[in-house]
Amino acid sequence: MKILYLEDDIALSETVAEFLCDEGFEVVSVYDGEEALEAVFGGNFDMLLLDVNVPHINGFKLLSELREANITTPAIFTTSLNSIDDLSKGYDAGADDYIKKPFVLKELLFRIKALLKREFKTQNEVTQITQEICFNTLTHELILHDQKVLLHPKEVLLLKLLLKHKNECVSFEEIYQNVWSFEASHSDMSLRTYIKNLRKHLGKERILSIKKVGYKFVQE
Amino acid sequence: MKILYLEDDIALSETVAEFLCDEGFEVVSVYDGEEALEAVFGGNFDMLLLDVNVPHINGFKLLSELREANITTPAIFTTSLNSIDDLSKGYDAGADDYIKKPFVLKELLFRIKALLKREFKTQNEVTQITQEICFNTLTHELILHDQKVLLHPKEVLLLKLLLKHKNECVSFEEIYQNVWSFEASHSDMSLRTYIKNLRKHLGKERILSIKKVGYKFVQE
DNA sequence: TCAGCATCCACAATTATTTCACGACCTTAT
DNA sequence: ATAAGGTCGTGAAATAATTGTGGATGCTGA
Repeated sequence: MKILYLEDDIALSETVAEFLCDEGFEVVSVYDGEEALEAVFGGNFDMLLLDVNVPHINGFKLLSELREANITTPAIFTTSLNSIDDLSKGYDAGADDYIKKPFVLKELLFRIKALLKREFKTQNEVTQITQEICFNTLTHELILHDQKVLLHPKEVLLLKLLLKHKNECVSFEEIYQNVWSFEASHSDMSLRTYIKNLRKHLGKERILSIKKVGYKFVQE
Repeated sequence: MKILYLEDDIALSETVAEFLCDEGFEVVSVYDGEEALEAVFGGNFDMLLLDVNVPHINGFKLLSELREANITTPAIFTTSLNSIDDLSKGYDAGADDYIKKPFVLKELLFRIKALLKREFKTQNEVTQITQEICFNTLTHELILHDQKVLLHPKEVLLLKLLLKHKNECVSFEEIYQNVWSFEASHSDMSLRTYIKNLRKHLGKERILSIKKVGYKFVQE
């Protein structure tokens, strides 16, 4: 799980980042709003951890802009702005949780885990896809009864996205956003090829296409 | 939105319940763990708001049992047990948020809203059309008592339009604009075919034709 | 150069949309 | 009353659009 961490207090940033790394997260630290913005559009994050009072673009404004751009990555504010008014601003900006400084590291961890759990439903390191197929989100391996298949990076992103929305339709739009981030070119040919490859492993009936809308992963 | 509220302090319970009602939630108050358990299995709740120290079954145990029984309704603890150890128990039990007493009513509101927003964002939108028929606007599925029918894209546009104007007549003109956008060709033949197909699924009496004017969806 | 990986192409398969021919029904003018 | 002319409904068939597929091509970094 990849977390973007925006915090301009270097000492705090290092402490927290180290703690989260030890807990098995991949942490990308940035130190001002502009950096954060770039990072989000560049990399593919599972969660945003944001301080508010940082240089260039403050955390509230940053998240507002991201939500405006249809980026729905779960976000938590960590800030010493503890008035009810600030809390209000945070939630208005599109936050999912709001942790008041100073905080205990463990509390941060619990809240991150709770949010990820709900976001990714049952998905942890190894998810059972069907009776015979498991998927290890860490090693990017698909385990089919006895064989192991290593998926390509974009196949992984696509599969994760589809799995996140089990039995729900995921629109082309959303797929392009999540898998191709914000690269200009997202041809439908490539997407079709990836779907083709995933189906080759999972079975045709697992991924349903909804014409003119998107794809849907169907749990048996 | 229907919330189950478990709190044995009657004064607090009333204050909070009234506040949430004013905010548009439907609140069902219970005062001990057993009551809560029964209520959850009886009613259909969108959220659980739980105190921990209550008679019969404490909040942690209650939620653990519910999660064990595969009930995934979002849950928030509100408690004065503020140690990191209690927090840990709460999240272990399967909580999504943990609010320390005393809390400001508005903070409770923000947290409830944030959780519900994320919970319902991913869920499919299903609208009840009649007693027996539902329509999933995301996957384009019509759910008739036990069968599922996948509608074609233009059938979906047409149905959505008709549903938007339940019991009102929608003119041909309006239909062409909405379903055929601004394509040059919009023959009445196609429209008739789509109406025909929709009626096949919904029943003839659901879509009434108004001669020379348009069509009308009739709610029974 | 040679692995990976990502993308692209041409054609096949599948599905969606439109068209057609004909029948039912209503309205109106003689 | 009834024939003519219009509007709408219907099943089947033709046409058009979207999606699937095998394999080829291109790119990038050790």
